[in-house]
Amino acid sequence: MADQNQELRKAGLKVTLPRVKILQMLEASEQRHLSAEEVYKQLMEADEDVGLATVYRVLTQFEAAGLVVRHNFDGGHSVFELERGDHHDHMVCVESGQVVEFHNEEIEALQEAIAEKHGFELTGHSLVLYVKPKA
Amino acid sequence: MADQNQELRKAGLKVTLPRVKILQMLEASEQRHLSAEEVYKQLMEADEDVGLATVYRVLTQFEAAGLVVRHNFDGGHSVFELERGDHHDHMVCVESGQVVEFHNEEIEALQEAIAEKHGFELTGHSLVLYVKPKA
DNA sequence: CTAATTGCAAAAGCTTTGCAGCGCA
DNA sequence: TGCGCTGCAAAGCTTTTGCAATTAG
Repeated sequence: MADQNQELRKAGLKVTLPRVKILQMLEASEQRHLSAEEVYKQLMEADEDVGLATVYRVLTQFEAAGLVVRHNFDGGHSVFELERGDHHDHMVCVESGQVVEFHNEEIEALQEAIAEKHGFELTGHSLVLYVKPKA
Repeated sequence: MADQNQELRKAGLKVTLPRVKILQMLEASEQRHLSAEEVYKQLMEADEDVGLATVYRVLTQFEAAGLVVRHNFDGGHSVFELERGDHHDHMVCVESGQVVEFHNEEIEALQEAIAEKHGFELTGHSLVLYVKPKA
């Protein structure tokens, strides 16, 4: 818990109840990928009185601070994931919504090479595989 | 032009003015990637009287019919691109917004392999490289 | 004490939908 | 002629913002 306060302070954010609660939620949640709405609902269930607007604001701040990564999977809403320092991409099952993480160095390297070849510098990427259970 | 009517009919869509106009727009546009709003604006400029709702409906139908591909780049809105049968991914310049297409067989193959390895079948993917001009 | 932060409600942006009228086949 | 299609306006969703009250340092 002190760690969290550290992280918040390091990010230049005041240690407030909503921020701590949200950070705890992200760390404790079974699902590593949560939408703002899901974070909000879980806070409500835990009887934490935090407004949805605050959830959005805090998640956006966390993103800017690098504590959290935002993904835009198909479906019109963002999902947030705690930054654990291990870069990875995602596989989303189109039937169950299940999210699987993976990392592949070859792909990473190829991306760099492709950007390079076109005269660009890679600043980021988004790779999502849409999959379904093997027949 | 007859080709377009063919395509529409083949997709089970009546050949109507708005649909033909939108299809022409997509074929004629310099930008291969257009948002619904952009399609709408260009239609207005061409003095074509088509409602924005219709643009959305038609693009969605085109997508279902496989005439068009929808992309969700960062930024909360979709962009549409005419399906030309050549699968490719995208590189978006974070400074200029410029979109560059590319295709890489190795990456495609790796994606298949990864999905496979996790017990899934690949149904689609989204790969976007965010880049900036090389320093 | 002072500036940052929060909650609420309202607003914004993109997209979809209901419905009456119009147009293609 | 008949059903599909369109336009308009209204509604829906996620996300953002204004503002007064609250809280951290």
